[in-house]
Amino acid sequence: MSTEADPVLDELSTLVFEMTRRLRNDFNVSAAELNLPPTQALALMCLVAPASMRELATRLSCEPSNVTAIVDGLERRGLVTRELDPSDRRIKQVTLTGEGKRHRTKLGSHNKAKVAAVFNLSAPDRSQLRDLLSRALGDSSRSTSDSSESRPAPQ
Amino acid sequence: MSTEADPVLDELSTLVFEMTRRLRNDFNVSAAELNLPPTQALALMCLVAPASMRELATRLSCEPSNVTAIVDGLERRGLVTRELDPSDRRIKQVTLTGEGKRHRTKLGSHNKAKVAAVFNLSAPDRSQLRDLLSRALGDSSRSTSDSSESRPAPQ
DNA sequence: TATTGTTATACTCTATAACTATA
DNA sequence: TATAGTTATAGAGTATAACAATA
Repeated sequence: MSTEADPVLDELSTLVFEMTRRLRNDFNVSAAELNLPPTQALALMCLVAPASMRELATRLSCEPSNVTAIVDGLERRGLVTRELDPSDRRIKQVTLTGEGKRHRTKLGSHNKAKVAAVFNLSAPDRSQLRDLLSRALGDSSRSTSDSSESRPAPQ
Repeated sequence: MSTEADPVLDELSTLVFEMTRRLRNDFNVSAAELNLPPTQALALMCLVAPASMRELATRLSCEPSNVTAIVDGLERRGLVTRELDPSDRRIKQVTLTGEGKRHRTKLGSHNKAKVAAVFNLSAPDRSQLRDLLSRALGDSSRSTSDSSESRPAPQ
């Protein structure tokens, strides 16, 4: 699906998409190994520190309305608790249980080897790759961060 | 959502995910500028050369059943034609019309500047980034390419 | 009046299974 | 019988809008 000029840009896009495809697929496999749906596994990884429902939505980059079902699932599995904040009883603090922490650690270690395999490079090369990616993204100071992405009607 | 050890791997994952997020969002914006839904725009880019429905499904990495609606949309917009292959009348050849070619070119050029902004590096740095990514992926010779990704029931 | 969380709902994307028409 | 394309359908993911409880 290349356009025409600047083949390097096309290659870069393809390579980055392919990396993401592998990383996401590997993560989903790791999640399945713990019998967790991807979204719940993702939320688990976001809960290093406790968070309100809204804060968790921010960490997951999704709407707060969607967090309810995700946390429902984690709660049913006994991996998190939902506790009312005494100082503001509108807020629910979502916190990992002991079992939740164990699951989170397992998920992380299950996935680590797979991530290392995707970035199959020497330590210096990995650092250089990180620096290049970081510079590319960091220096771009773009406004595209907002995802106000108008969709046309599917004709 | 970092685990614990090897912070470079965590950073690499984060950076790659962020790049993909921007690339995809930019592409969708480019598609919207031409009043095209993302999937139709993606199919348009895949049709440099004509393809059967099944071949197009392969290029899009999706099931053939989903291609029908995508090509329906492109056909309604007058961007592609569906023609029976005379030598095997089961097969339908999907081909860009003149307008389809113009749309495809426009889409590519609309998106090119955005891609360049995401990979905001000098030409040598871009080449080096491509080499590193390519080596990381290419040398990994992994079996993860199959996406037989078992999903647990969402409890 | 504003905010947190929830519910109901809708839309996109993608997968599976059953069907048809050709081979 | 096998294959190309289609249809119907279902599920995951994510978005918006309306609502109750609390501030």
